[in-house]
Amino acid sequence: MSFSTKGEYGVRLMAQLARRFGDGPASLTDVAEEEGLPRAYLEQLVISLRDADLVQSTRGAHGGYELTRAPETIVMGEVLRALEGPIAPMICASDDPNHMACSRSGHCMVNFMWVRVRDAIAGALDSMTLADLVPPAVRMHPDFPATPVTIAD
Amino acid sequence: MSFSTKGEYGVRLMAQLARRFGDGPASLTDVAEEEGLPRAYLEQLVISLRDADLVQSTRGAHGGYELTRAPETIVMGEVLRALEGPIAPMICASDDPNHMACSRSGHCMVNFMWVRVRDAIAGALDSMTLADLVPPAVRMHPDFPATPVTIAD
DNA sequence: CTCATATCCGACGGTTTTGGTCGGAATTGC
DNA sequence: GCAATTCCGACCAAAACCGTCGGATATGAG
Repeated sequence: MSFSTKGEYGVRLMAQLARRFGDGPASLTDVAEEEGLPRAYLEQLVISLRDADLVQSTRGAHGGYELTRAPETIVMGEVLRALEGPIAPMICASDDPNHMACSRSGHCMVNFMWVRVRDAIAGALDSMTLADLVPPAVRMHPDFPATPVTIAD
Repeated sequence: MSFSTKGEYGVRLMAQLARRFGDGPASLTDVAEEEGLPRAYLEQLVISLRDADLVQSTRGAHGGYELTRAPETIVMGEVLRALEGPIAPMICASDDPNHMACSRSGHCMVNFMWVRVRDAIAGALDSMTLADLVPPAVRMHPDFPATPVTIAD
């Protein structure tokens, strides 16, 4: 009944990047310091986020990471899935609709329950975006809310 | 983003007890065999369930465990909480409304997200009872549905 | 060119949790 | 007394988790 700290740290990292959105790449050193998290560990986490195309990296001096899309367009479900894999409270309750894994006689309705729980979690997560985690007051770039949600591919 | 097998096994154990409700105590040996689970391990789990007053035990020969209340009155939230502790997707999101644990400057809205997720899980869990997991066809005792939800005392 | 700053990447290690076993004591019906 | 059970604590192996370390690579600035 819990997410790993991988999830927590990753979300905090993303929240920082959302806050700095529009200011160019932010180094992990900065983020780690401000958030009070171990930099070396964030390095690991951010790889998953990059592989999921949620952030993009710029190498070399003055490099760092930045969001690939506006915070308003990034739902938290994406973030958590990138960090922790598919949302399945139980192995038995993966995203496959014809699960059939539970071969117990036929009185095994427990699977049904896990699916309901999974949908509840996914629903909650997908109803929030990164922007919801960043109060407008602490945004770095004032122009940022002006950016309409036109994701020019 | 997952429950432990403690949760899964415990729920299946409870489902079995629900199925046999009204037949007197059921031994763990029986349940374990029918469900294909290690008996010695179930012994551990059932202790939590007993401490939470969800099942009661009868020691000695022909003893075993049985539900203390009718399956319809036992919500799954209770079961999971008994097995896995409080439902908190993150340490930060415990049941205390004035959490204040997150002392990060003030731009830390992430906590808010975990609370939403927790509520979603709890909501889903508390909207189902043990009886929902047991199709009427496989009930052991036909009288069982006749028992109205009058929890005497 | 050199240097400082970054990402990138694989390996490693320690602690904790998980999933489960074992042996035996206590209890009770027959 | 005997067999069936709960009860309980100790123990254990494997995996996951959290995090470190060292170094390779890339790049902008002076």
